[in-house]
Amino acid sequence: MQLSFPRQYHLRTKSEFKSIFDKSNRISQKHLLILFKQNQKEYSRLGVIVGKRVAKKAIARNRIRRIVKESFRLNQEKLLGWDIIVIARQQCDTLNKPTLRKGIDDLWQKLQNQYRGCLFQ
RNA sequence: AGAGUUGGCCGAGACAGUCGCUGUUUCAAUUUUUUGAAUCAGAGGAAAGUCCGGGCUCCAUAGGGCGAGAUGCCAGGUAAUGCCUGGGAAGCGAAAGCUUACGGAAAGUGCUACAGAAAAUAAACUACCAGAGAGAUUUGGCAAAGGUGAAAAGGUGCGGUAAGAGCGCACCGCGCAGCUGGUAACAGACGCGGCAUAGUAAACCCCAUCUGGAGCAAGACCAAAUAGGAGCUUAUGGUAAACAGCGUCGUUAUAGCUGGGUUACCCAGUGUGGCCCACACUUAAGCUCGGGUAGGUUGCUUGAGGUAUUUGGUGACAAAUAUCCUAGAUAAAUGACUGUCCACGACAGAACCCGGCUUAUUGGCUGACUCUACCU
Repeated sequence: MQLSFPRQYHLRTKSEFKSIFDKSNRISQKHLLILFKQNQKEYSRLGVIVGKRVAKKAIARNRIRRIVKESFRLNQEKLLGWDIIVIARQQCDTLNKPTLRKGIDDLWQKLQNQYRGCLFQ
């Protein structure tokens, strides 16, 4: 399977985000929070939110966003059929790259374990 | 060699491989449009702060005034500037060089703590000198000496005097007039005046010059659903009259029923309003129209552009010729992993585009100049 992450796999419009915010399940960590919802599609879609309160400098926000996207790209075969929003929490920018990466990977694992049943219904 | 001054350039460190993202071009498939393959391109010197100046877009605008803000030695450069270049003045440094919010204090108002007699309309505390008085003291002259302060009504010297004083003279400073040099700011020498306006305008203020407002979420185009708007068509309350049809033909009276919606009358609510009058509006369905939300397209990158050479200019810069095309995302692309090398990687991410300023920063390369020491 190809591990690509083209434009259609992104969550893009305001209404898409809003529908997930309105009714979704959540898993949280100290530094990250994910909201997710089934989407009746053969692929998953991802949106990343890194607010200015989390990291003041644009380059730090970009760094977090890229690490999350890269992790999603490599793990997407485990996560078919979900719309997911990842929200960075405060002091997320203090983490170095490997720990942040590990944190996200753990979240994917949790999501998979918790809702494995739903996928096969 | 050391110490120092001042310009310029480079800067996701470089190379290779694997996976991934955005766009251009070409080819193939596909109804649009999307997909696939190949190819090329893909953050900065500050992209930052948003502090100035322009372009561009929309709105406003006859002309002028008031107000507000900015700028403030002179000349030049520029699309323009509060920027840059050259020059002047003042200050700092041994020098190279650096710094300067550098118009006006005799238009007016205010402020000048503490100290001091006095901080500016009449200057005078201690002194000094003269007169009066036995004396305490008092009247007058004077601004040299004292002390205070950031600053005390020109400075130094000589003359002069009762004591003194620009009172007089010389030099310095200051002011004024013409002259010379300079485009000018300004400088220079000379002459005259006879000392007058203490400082503060990043205090109000005055003078001169400049400034319309908002910004790419500007603006332009396409445009679903829902609600609302405009127009057209159709349907739509009650009573009476007239009309048409049906119907009855018995008591032969024009009774009753139906239809169209022609005419007249009646009925309620809402809005404007304190109330009356008055005026306007009113229900349903369909079609059409324009505005417009979500969403999409555009603006969007060829430009006061870069590079090289020549010419003009002290320089900022300008002109000519040749040549190059170098990000265009939009919940927002430029990343991850592995290996090798070294200087061991700082500050930091385009969002309409340029010119500046300011701030952040690991380092590297390089030009020019000054001083000190030594050698030749």
